[in-house]
Amino acid sequence: MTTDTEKPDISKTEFEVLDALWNKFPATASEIIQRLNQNKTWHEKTVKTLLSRLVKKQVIDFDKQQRSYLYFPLVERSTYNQKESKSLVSRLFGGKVAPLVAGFANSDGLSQDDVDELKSLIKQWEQKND
Amino acid sequence: MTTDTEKPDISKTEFEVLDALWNKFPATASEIIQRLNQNKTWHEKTVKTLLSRLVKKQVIDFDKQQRSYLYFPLVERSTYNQKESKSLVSRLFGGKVAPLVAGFANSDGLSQDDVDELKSLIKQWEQKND
DNA sequence: AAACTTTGATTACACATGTAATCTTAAGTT
DNA sequence: AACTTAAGATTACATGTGTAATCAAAGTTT
Repeated sequence: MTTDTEKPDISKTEFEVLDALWNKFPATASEIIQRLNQNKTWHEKTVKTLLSRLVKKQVIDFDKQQRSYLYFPLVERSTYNQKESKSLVSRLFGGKVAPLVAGFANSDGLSQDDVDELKSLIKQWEQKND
Repeated sequence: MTTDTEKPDISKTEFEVLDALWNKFPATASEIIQRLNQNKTWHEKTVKTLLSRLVKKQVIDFDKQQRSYLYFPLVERSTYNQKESKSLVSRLFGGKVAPLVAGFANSDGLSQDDVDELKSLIKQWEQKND
């Protein structure tokens, strides 16, 4: 039995396709291609390749709809975001999120809205953990 | 004249080498290899290759010291961290840092220290931008 | 039914990346 | 001076990634 503890990375371009799918699913390849081509110009074949690779990596899957496929994600956006954030914060900031926010606070990055949201988050956190 | 607007990415393994160098520089290849091998086991040749690639990408450089080289970074850790953070927050959270912090707030991630630091950051920010 | 079209599957191909081994040359040893 | 090391340079090679083109089959059109 192959324990298969390997989790292949999602590449940059693959991510863009996945992102388009997350926006609304299930979706056919053509739909996804249309969404993507509002921003960038990828050849139809390129997107199809990326979809196949995502399927092979078990990041997305599809149901057979007549001729074409209906794709849907197997990974939730929030889960993915969570893991990526954690990973970056751990690699770059020793696991502490505050230094990342500090970076935004200097060099521009923080808006009044951000600050309001952060304050509200903190309030909630303190309610819970206290 | 080639305007050379290309900035090659720093790969995962290259980053680990750069990280070791940032910890104390200038440093010889042997020193860097020693630092890295406290955590992982990379062949000496592998690390040398990664150092060469970082030099070629103009991420680090060296001064010739007798036989061996003294390497030093050309990019500051804080600058790198800044860019990577911005990039991730923009790709995953539409450029807003609060949702990232929210992710930490749910699913474990936030410590009392983090919260204290965040509050202090916010206080400072409000002092400035008000 | 024959031809055309559209969909996914398969193949392609250059450059990047992970992981070294081999080559060359200067420096230290005997 | 000849021999052995050790440092960086060059080469290697499988797998991943970006970016498609070609192939095969099912559906649509005339």
